[in-house]
Amino acid sequence: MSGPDTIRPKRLSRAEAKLRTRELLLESAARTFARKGFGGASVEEIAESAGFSVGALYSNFANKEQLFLELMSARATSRVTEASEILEEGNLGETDPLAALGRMLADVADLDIDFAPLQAEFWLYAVRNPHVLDTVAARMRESREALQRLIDATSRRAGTDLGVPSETVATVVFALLQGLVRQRRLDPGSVPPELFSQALRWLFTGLEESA
Amino acid sequence: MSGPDTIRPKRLSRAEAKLRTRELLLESAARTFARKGFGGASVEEIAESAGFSVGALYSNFANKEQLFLELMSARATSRVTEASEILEEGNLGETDPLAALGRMLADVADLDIDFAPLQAEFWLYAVRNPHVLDTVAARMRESREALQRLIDATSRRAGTDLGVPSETVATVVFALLQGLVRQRRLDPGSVPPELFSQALRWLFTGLEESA
DNA sequence: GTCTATAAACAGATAGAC
DNA sequence: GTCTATCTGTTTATAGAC
Repeated sequence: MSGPDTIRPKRLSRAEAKLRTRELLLESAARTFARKGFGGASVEEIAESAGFSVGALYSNFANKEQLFLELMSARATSRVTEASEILEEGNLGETDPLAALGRMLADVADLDIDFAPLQAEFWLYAVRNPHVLDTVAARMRESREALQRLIDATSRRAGTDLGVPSETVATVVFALLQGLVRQRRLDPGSVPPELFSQALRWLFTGLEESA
Repeated sequence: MSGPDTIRPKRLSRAEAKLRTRELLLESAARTFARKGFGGASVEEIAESAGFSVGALYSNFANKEQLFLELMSARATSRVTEASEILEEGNLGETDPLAALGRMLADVADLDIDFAPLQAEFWLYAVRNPHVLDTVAARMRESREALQRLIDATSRRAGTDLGVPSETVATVVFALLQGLVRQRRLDPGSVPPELFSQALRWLFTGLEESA
């Protein structure tokens, strides 16, 4: 009768091992789908890049599509939400939140090279497959809401009234930043890191003006 | 010795017929790549959707990739350039160019359902294949320049100084509009048609303010 | 739970008929 | 110049060994 791992807590239980396998496969899937696309990535490639065989993959996921969908649900927009939360908590009053947000986005564009392609792949899958469109749209809304909270907090602190629902503002800011990240990937010279915060500043100046 | 088609001008010469075949194949490729992606679209599907067989396709294009690249070169950004030119010529002083541009973009998002997915597919291909990145970036620059000319003309007419190079402004406007078009595809309710021109107005108000 | 081996379907690309 | 038939490699997915 082997009890719980009291002697060697490092050894993983079967359930933990399987969860870890899933985790590794999802990470590998993110990399591979980002670099090759849904159609271009093979399940064998994904499995081997994670250090497993196809069998292990199919023991954890029903098929290629379900693996993709699960990955999408897990991190469709997690990075943005994450970022917004960091800004929300970390910069309560100290530095310029717009500048911080801009810097961070430029970093995402440059350092997390799989992020934008993966987002694009998710978006494409959503617009091509009506039955998952609502799910992706909902995830996107979560990110937008995170951004919206940040905008609310910032304008409240500054004592300014934007004159329009912050939901609308968040939508525009979200679109702007996403567009700039993509353009920077294509032609870094045309989108210097400062442009992110600069563009935001123009937008908010205009908003306050028209309030 | 058969001379030129003097009797029945409707009959196409072999060269014309081949050109027409290429044209039809490219159109079909645009539809199919937009709906299924590069990896998901099969050459057979593309050929048959155009009313031809695979043989005809391979007689006109070296392979699937070259077909895709040729399509990309042909219309990577033609729609935007087109649109800018229409606005540039058509609205010399009459209506609000910002409102017209916004309306048009909303229409593109709603009516030309293959446009945005195809753009996304091109972008993905470019960031995944370094050897075509410069080509796509160059095409994108052409569109940006068209937009820039429109902005220049508009601000000149209005007698305002933007305070920043119009190249920079065009980059930001371009990113903003692209982001809104994509977001509208995902969740039309969050991006009403008026938002396109409204967002542009905020941006330009802020720009003029900071000049 | 994961691996190896394999089945079954499909893709891209070519050759020869017309 | 286009079509039909086919070759070849690769893909997804499964079955059975460990």
